[in-house]
Amino acid sequence: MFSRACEYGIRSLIYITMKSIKGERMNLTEISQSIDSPPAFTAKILQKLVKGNIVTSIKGPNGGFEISKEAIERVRLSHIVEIIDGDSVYKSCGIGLDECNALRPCPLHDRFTVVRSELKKMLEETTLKDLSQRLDNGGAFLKL
Amino acid sequence: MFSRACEYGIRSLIYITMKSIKGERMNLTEISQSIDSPPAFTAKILQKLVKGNIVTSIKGPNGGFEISKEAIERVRLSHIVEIIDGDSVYKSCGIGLDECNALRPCPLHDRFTVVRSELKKMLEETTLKDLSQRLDNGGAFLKL
DNA sequence: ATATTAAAGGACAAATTTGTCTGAAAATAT
DNA sequence: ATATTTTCAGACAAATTTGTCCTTTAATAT
Repeated sequence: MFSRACEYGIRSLIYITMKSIKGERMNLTEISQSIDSPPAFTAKILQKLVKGNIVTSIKGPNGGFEISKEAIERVRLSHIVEIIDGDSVYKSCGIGLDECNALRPCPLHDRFTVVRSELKKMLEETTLKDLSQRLDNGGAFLKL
Repeated sequence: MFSRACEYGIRSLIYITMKSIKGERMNLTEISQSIDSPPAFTAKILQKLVKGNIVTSIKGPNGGFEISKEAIERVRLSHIVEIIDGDSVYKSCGIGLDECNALRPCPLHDRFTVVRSELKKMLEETTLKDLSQRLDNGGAFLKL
């Protein structure tokens, strides 16, 4: 569904959010250990998220990544997915036709559009706050 | 969403179905020209679909691929996707966690499951007959 | 029987995605 | 000022997916 990079990105952000709520920062080592991902690859993804104004990074001792209270409520999964995977999730045809659209639909178009708009809606409605709250109140987990 | 191989597979099958309804066969050259795909790669995909009992292949002059009336009504997109892409679409966690399940869900689990079961339902309900009918009655298109 | 047609199968090649390494830049602490 | 810590940036490497090529197998037509 999403690329591996995107999965790492979302998981990283959930942890950074948890820490930021407590007023703490998280560095690359902590992040990649928490989400069990390759550090250097994760660094690349975080760089994209910094450029995309999702997280801020601080260099030097006690540096790391943090996310503002404002961003925790503002940022939706749709933003993260778009930064990392682009907009293909939203616009591409289910069977890979470039010219497929509502006026000239492929045979799967109508049914596929229904499902995809459900996905789109879910991604646009889900904030980092939503996800971190689930972890916080014990309703969800990220590690075994 | 689906792999390129899977997209080619579905598109191939729609054409083969259209032909088979008319009692005609379609060979690899015709198929790959129709769906604008690399012939040799498409051949690999068709071999999988033959092994998966979706289409039958006939060698020699006037050979090619055909699909039985029975299969046209029986085969669903879910079968095709499973043969080519495996079952990852159905069972994998939205953010890539192996251990994620209803008892120990990731923070996205509940929302993701809703969307994915919509997708699953759509794939299980859509037959090759459904798709070919849309082409036949002019309600849909596969080529420009 | 032989030549021809078309799928099957396997080895190889290109492209993309995933992942690594090394050094530079920036911030802090001493 | 210097050493240390941490992110940033770019080149490189491995793995996966996509795509190609060539030989074999099977069926048909002559």
